Amino acid sequence: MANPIRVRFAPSPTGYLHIGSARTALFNWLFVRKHGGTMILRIEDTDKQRSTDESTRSILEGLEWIGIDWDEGPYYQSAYVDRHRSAVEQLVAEGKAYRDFTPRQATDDKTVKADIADRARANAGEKVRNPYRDLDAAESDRRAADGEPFAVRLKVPDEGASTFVDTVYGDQTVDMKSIEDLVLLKSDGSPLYNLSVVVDDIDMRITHVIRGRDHVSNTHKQILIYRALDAEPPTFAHLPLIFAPDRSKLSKRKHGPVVSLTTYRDRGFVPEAFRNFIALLGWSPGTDEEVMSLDELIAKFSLEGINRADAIFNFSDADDRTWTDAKGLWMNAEYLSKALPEERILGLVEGELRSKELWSEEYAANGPRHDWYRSTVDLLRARARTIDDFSVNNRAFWADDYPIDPKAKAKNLSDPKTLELLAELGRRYESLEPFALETAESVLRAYADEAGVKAGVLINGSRTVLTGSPVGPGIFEVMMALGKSRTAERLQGAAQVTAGRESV
RNA sequence: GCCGCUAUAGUGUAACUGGUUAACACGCUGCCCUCUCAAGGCAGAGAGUACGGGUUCGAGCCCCGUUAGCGGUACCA
Repeated sequence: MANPIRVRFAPSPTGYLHIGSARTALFNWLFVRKHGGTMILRIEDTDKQRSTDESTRSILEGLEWIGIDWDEGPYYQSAYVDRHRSAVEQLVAEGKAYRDFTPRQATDDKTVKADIADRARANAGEKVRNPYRDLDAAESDRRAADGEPFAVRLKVPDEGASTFVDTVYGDQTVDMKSIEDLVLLKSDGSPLYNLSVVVDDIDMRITHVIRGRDHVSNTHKQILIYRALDAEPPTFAHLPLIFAPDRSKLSKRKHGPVVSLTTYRDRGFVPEAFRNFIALLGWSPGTDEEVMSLDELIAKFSLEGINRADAIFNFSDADDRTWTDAKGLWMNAEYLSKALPEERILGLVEGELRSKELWSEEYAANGPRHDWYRSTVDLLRARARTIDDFSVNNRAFWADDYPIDPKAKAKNLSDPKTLELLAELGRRYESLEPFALETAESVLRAYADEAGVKAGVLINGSRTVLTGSPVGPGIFEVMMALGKSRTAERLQGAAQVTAGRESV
């Protein structure tokens, strides 16, 4: 028999997949992959106003990018509204829910919070009893049959308390008095979130609900619905939230693309690294380990290791170097430079080069320059922070039309004499045999002596001419990667190479 | 307003059933290497655990209160 554990990730398609949802999905996934069981994807698209196919696509893409798959679905919640409605009818028939004929009041999205507080203050904290709660069943049926519009509410007990054990937060108790008779079905006949979720979770035989802690108060209501439906509630585990540096909720409107997963894909993040990074937002294996492979994450993951305090996703839009959380950037660099197996990074760089039209089939696994490609990637990966570093900062390794950093030029090539020296160095390299790490270095140093300049002048000048950049790997390694002819040519043409090619 | 949750360096997290000087990582600063660096190596600063009480030989861990932040309180999801 199959493992009975069944979890679901249930995003609503009202925007792209953001960091918080991605982490929720990841935790569900790690949990089910660790214990065995079934991962279900359910798109909660009942809000027709805000749901879009584009959002659904973007969410699926995001999940795929970060390596989360699912065993069932995607199911679309809107397909089950009939089920939701019939569950409500059943509850009404059983007297567990009732029709509320109070005329619908228009709600304004912008002022709901204030309205709620005002109404609560007016009621002085007392639960107001709905006048239709005890309406005679026959009369209720008659008025409904007459076509009078109504909403359906659940009969919440007047006395007692609602209690459940949250795997992360422990015992959760709330007085029934603080839960009002929640609406199950709107007067236009559409079911409400709490009802739909419960019916679907029952039908899909969900055993563990892992979601953000903004749902804890919903959980009390949902458990009441489970009970009313004679179903056993699943195990609940709520997750701390992820905030922006100002402790506000991460949102597209306020924080822009930094919260979207696709941004990370498009800006050169390695999915393994990003996944590793967000796994650590609110969870820890209890040890010092941070860089963990997928298998390690699965092996070490546990709901008990989840921290209860909300986490801050620490980015700053003021500085481009910290456009996203510095630790995420570090994690990515860690994967690019060390953690990724060679085959994987070769593939990632290939994708990057292809997208910039810098790829050559000669670099392919069976191509003549595959060894060169491999050693070049190996040389460059130590300094890479994002995948596009390979094509942007290191364009000179793949093409001849690389830009020259103006600051590097000003610093290393301001003296016209240097350009002449570099040209001569290029000529000497042209006839150098063999062109190797040691010989290239000794030729350069000897020539520096001869010319009466410090070796650093030729070294830094060479780096600027050869790569256009003020920084990079050891210069002789760069020369070996470029090869004799390209090195010699670029140096000989130092003046032309660096003329009018300043980048910003 | 009411209900609930949380509180350990700037950030992410540790600290076994209360037990040395509160640890690790990112970030920051400095030094070293050296041909440069956003690479590598080393070192350092930075919290006395939100605040106030209490229990205890001993409290970041337990209890009470306060404060702050957050979540919820909808015919939103």
